[in-house]
Amino acid sequence: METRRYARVLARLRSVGLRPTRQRLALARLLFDGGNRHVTAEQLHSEALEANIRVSLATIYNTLHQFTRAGLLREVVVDHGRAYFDTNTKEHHHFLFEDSGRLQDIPSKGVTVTGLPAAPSGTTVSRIEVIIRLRGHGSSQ
Amino acid sequence: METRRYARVLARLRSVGLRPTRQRLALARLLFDGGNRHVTAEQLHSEALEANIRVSLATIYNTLHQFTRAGLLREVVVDHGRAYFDTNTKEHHHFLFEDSGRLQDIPSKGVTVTGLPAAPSGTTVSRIEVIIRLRGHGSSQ
DNA sequence: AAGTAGTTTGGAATTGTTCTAAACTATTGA
DNA sequence: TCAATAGTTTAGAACAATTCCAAACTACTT
Repeated sequence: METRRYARVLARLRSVGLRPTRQRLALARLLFDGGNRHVTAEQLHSEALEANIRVSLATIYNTLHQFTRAGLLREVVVDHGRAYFDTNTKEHHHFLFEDSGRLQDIPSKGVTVTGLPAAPSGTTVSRIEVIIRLRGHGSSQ
Repeated sequence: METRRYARVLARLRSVGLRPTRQRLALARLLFDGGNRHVTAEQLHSEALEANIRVSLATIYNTLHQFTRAGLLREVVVDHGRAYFDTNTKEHHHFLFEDSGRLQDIPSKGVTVTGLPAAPSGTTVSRIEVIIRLRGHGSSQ
C-alpha cells in the first residue's frame, strides 16, 4: 500500500479529527484527489467497488455525513430523496439540469443575492443556497 | 353540500382543465382558501382526515402534482425525501428553519440574484430557487 | 500485547413516494 | 334520463434513498 499516495488525505482527516481508517482514506482520495465533484452516495459506492475498495453503503453514508459535518463536503438537496455531496465547500451556487438531474457549479464569481431581509431574531444564516433550474434543450417548450 | 363555498375553487379547477371532483375541491379549499401556505403531502393528508374528507394518500400526491403542473402550486425541495408544496407560485424565496424543517416565504420584495452567467446553451432557466438556511437560536453554536 | 473507544458491516427497518389494477364518478351525447 | 367512456380514486404493494442495529473489527493508547 503506497503510503505516500495517502499523505494528503491523511493530513486532511487528521486535521478534522477523524480517524484515518482504510475506508475513509480510500473514499477521501476518490472525493478529493482531482477536481471538485458532486456525488451521490450511490455513485460513490459504485466507484469505490469499481476501484476494488470493499466498503458498505452504510459506511458511505456515515462517511459522507462525517465529512460534511467536518466541513470537507457540502450537501445539496435537489430532488426528493437524492442528495448530492459537493467537494467544493466554498460559498457558491448551482445549475441543476432538470432533464438529467445533473448538478454543476456556477462558474461565475460575481453571483450575489441582494435585498435579503435580516434573519428572524434568534437565528443565524447558516448558508444561502441558490439553485438555478435549467430546462431541456430549447426546443421543448 | 354548500355549493357556494366551492364556487371559487371550482372556477379555479375549471380554468386549468381539471375535473372538479369531490376530493380535488376539498383539497383545493384547504390549500387556497385562506392565506398562502406550505404543506407536505403528509400534512395535507392529516388535515383532510381531520376535516372529515375521506381521501387517500395516493390521491393527495396525485393532486399535489397535478396542481403543481397546472401552476397552482410550486414545489420546494428542502431535505432528503420531504417536499413542500407552496401555494404562492410567484417568484419568491424561502427561509428554511433547520431545527424544525419549517419553511417560510421571504417577506422582502427586494431580493434579487445578480451576476448570473447565461444559461448553458440549449437550456432555459426554468426557475431560480433561493433557500436561506437558518440555524438554531443564537445560543447553540 | 491488551484494552478500549471508535469504526465498519450486512441486513433489517423506516420513510417518503410512486405504481397498479380494480372500483368509482363526472361528463358527454343520445 | 341513461349509458358509454374517459378521467379519477383507492388500498395496498412496490420502490428507492436513507437510517438503524448489534456484532465483528481495527486504530490508537498504554
